[in-house]
Amino acid sequence: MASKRLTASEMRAWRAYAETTGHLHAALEADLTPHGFSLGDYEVLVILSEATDGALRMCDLSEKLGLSPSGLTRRLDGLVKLGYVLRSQCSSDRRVMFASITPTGLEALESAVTDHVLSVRRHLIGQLTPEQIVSLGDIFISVGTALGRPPGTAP
Amino acid sequence: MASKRLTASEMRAWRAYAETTGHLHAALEADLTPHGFSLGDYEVLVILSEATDGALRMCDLSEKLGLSPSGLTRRLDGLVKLGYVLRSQCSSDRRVMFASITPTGLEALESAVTDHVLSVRRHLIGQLTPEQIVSLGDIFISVGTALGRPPGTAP
DNA sequence: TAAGAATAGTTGTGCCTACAATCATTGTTA
DNA sequence: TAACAATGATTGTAGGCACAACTATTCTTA
Repeated sequence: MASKRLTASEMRAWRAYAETTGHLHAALEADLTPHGFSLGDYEVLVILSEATDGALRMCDLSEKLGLSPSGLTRRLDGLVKLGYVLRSQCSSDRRVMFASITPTGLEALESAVTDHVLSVRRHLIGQLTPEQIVSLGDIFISVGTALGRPPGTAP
Repeated sequence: MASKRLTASEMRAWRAYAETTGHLHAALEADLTPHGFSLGDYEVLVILSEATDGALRMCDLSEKLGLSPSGLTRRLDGLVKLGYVLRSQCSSDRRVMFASITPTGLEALESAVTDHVLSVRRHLIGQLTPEQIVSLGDIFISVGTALGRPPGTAP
C-alpha cells in the first residue's frame, strides 16, 4: 500500500541515507586529494585500467562513468595534460577516439588505490557488520536494477 | 582485520552503492523538475518550512544543507527571485540575515511534496523489504555518525 | 574603552558539469 | 550512388558550487 506519506521507519531510512551520502562522498574525496586528483579522475583511471583492450571509446567511457560526452571531453583534457591518459584515433572508424591509461597514469593510480581502499573501509565498510555489508549490496542492487542501471553488470 | 583489499562481499556492496547512488539522485531530481525547481531548492524549502520560528539564519541554513555560505547566498537569490523565500534582517544582530518561506513558496512546496514522496517510494523505499528499510537506516546512521554527522539529530 | 579577534554574509573568481549546436564520419535507403 | 539519418566527439554557453577576499558588525580583553 503505497502511501503518500512515509512511515517512521521509512523516514528514518530515507533521511539517514539522504543526509549521509553527501558527507560520505566528501570524505572519500578529501582522502584522495593528497594524491593530486579528484574522485572523478580516479574513477576514470580505474575504468581505463580495467579495460580489457587497454583502451575505451569516449562514448563507452562516458556511459560507464555516468558522465555526459562533453563532461568527459573536459575531464580527459585534464588527465591528458597530466600525462595520465592518452588519446588515440581509431583506424577503422575515424569518428571515434580511444582513451587509454599511460604507465605514468597507472603508477599514479596504484599509489592512490591503497589509500582509497583504506578510505572506503574506514568511512563505510568498517562501520558495518558482515550482515549489513551483505544487506547494503542487496539494497543497492535492487535499487539500481529498478532504475534500469543494474550495478556491476557492465561488460 | 582491516585488509588493503576488499572481500568479494565488500566489493559487491561498495560497487553497488557507488554506482547506484548517483542514478538515484538523478531520478529523484528528474521527477522534481516538472515542479520547476531542483532538489536543492526543494531541500531549502523543506528546511525553512520546518523551522520552528518560521525563519532561519543563513549560517544555520547553510549548515543544515551542507552548503557553503556563498553557495547558499546564490541559491537563495534564485528562490527570492521566484518569490518563494524572503530575506529579512535581524533586529538584534545586524550581521545576520533571516530566510523564511513565503506563502507562495509553501504552496509550491506542498504541491511538490506529494510527488517527491511518491518518487522516493518508487525508486528507493518501494524496492526494499521492511527489514531492508530498517537496515538502510541502521547502516547510514552508523556511517553518518562515524563521519561526525549523525543524521536526523539536527535540532 | 580602544584594539584586535571572531562572526555573518556577500562578491570575485575558477572549476566542473550539462545542454545545445556544430563538425566529421559512417550507415541507410530510395 | 546521392540524399538523409544516425553516430562520435568537441566547442560555446550557462548554471551550481567552493575557496578566498572583502565588508560590516559584534565579542573579547587588556
